[in-house]
Parts: sequence; C-alpha cells; structure tokens
Amino acid sequence: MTGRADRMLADLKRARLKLTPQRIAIVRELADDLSHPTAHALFERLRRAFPTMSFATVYSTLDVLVDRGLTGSLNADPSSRAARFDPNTEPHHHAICDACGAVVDIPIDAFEPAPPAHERLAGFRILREERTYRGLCEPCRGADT
Amino acid sequence: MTGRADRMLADLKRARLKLTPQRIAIVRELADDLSHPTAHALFERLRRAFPTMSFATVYSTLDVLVDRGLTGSLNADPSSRAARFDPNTEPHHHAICDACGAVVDIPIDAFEPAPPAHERLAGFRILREERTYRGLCEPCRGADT
DNA sequence: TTGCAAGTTGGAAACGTTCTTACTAGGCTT
DNA sequence: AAGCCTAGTAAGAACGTTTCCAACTTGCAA
Repeated sequence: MTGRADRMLADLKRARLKLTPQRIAIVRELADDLSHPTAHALFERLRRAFPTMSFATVYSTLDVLVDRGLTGSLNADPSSRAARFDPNTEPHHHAICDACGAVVDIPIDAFEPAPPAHERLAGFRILREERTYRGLCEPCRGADT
Repeated sequence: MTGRADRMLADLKRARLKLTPQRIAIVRELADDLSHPTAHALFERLRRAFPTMSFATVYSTLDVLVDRGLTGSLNADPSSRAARFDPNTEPHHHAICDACGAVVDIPIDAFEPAPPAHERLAGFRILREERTYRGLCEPCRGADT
C-alpha cells in the first residue's frame, strides 16, 4: 500500500514545500520500509533511479520529515553511530537485537497501557518516553529457547 | 566520597589491568561525576593534570570500564552524537532535557517496580530495557509550571 | 510564462571515534 | 632490587556519519 507515502507527500504539499522528483522518491522509499533504514541505506537504493542524487538531498528531506513529525529517528546502535529513520508515527517502542542489530517496532500497549507523560520527576516535566528493549530477535535465537 | 573510584580501581586491579596514572585519573574524574560527561569533556578536564594525555587513552579506559560493567554509556542526544558515560551502575533510567541537554538519573522504581526483562515479544527474547524520558528540567522550566 | 525562493549537487569540512605505529612503563618473577 | 614482557600511552592519521557551502537548477505561484 502506498497510503503512507501519499499522506506524507500531501503533508509536504500542504506546507508549501516543493515536491521534487528526488523528494518524492525519498518519501516513497522510506514510507513503507519498516526496517528502520539509515540515510546511507536509503541513498544506496535511491542512487539506482537517481544517479546524481547527493547525500545532502537525502539528509535534507529526512530532516524535513522528522521536523514535521512524519518520521521518527533513533540512535539504535552504540557501535554503528548512524541514525535510523522510522516512518511509523504511531506511538511505539523499539526492540533491538544484540546480535544482528535489527530494529523491530513494539506497539505501545504490548506491556503497559499508558506512559507516564506529563508527569513530574526529579524536578523534570516529562513530555514523552522512549523505550528500547534489547535482546535477541527470533532468527538470532536460532534453535535456542 | 571516593568510594566509587576506589571500587572501580580495585576491580581493574582484580582483572590484572595496569593502574597507570592516566587510568587512575580518568577513573577518579568519572567516578563521582553524575552529569554523564562526554569523552571530550573528561579529556578537557584531564588535560590540565596530564598535558600529554591523548584521546585514545581516554577512550580506551572508558571502553574497559564499559566492558567490565563499571560504567554505562548512552547516546543522549540526536543533535550531538557524542556518547555520554555514566558511572552509576545501579539500575536506572534517564531523563533528558529538551532545552539544555542535561541528563538526570531516574531510580528504576520511581514509576514501576520491575522492567519486563526476560520476556518475549514479537519473537524477541528481551534481556534488558532502557528508558529515556524527555522533557524540561527544573532550571529550563524557569518560572513556568 | 516568468521570476524567485526553495531545492539540488558535489565537494569540502566538521565531528566523534577508532586505528596505527612506535615508544613507555606497570608489575609479575626471580 | 632488577629485568622482562606485555599492556598501555601518545600523536596523529584515518574512518564513518553528518552538515555546510557556493553555484546551479527547478517547482510552482502569480
């Protein structure tokens, strides 16, 4: 389904941002990709269709998407410092595999119904919560338990 | 109190790692620093006492501390990609200020008693959990609510 | 159709971190 | 107390990721 891409593009249009061929391609490439790709990964894929596409364009479009709340970004891995991008705008957490680095979305209500948003703690006014679960994904557990 | 530094150094000694003046200084500098300093921040402070100290030494000692579980590391900020180091080895979460970037430790039981460790979810075997609360710290809230 | 602000390009630069090579010294052994 | 071996250090080069820059191009409003 291309619904998510179309919705993202419509939002950009609404904001009077130009729908260049590069932007459209970047949005379409990311919109239905649930693997939390890096900017580099997107760039490599897009290069096939746009041999002249530059990194700056990929980053600038991703910036726009993140700023407008159409895409999330996360620092999944302490070893590879690359940011990963996430077109899923539903509230959710992430599970990251220690072995292969895969990132999987976790619906927010899988464990607990409500995050303690808008509360106070240690003098903080808490506005949102990010959870990262670390462990082993199904393939990496192998024949194990 | 120097208790934490001494404990960390004792652990290094137990592991038959050399207690060089540089290492001792790095450990002492980090041990009671609750501000979650970057490698760069530690380096700057240590340079006063050790003008010849190199980044490699700071990083290598921090690596040792992290590997031995004596120190945590976290990627607090999407804007500044620098890793931050945390001598607090008690289970805890973090609250990060959107305005100034300050990182504050949150005792693990402030909200909920037990993380859902060792459970399964989406095919994952979850081994641990990291939570980051984002919002505004007391000084940055200013005269606000 | 035109004008111009916004977007793209390619490369340089910035940033944090890791690696390399040669030198140094902690601390076990005796 | 001395020597030896290995782990550790210094300095800077290299690396991967991201941002910046200046010049050129183009979407799209009027």
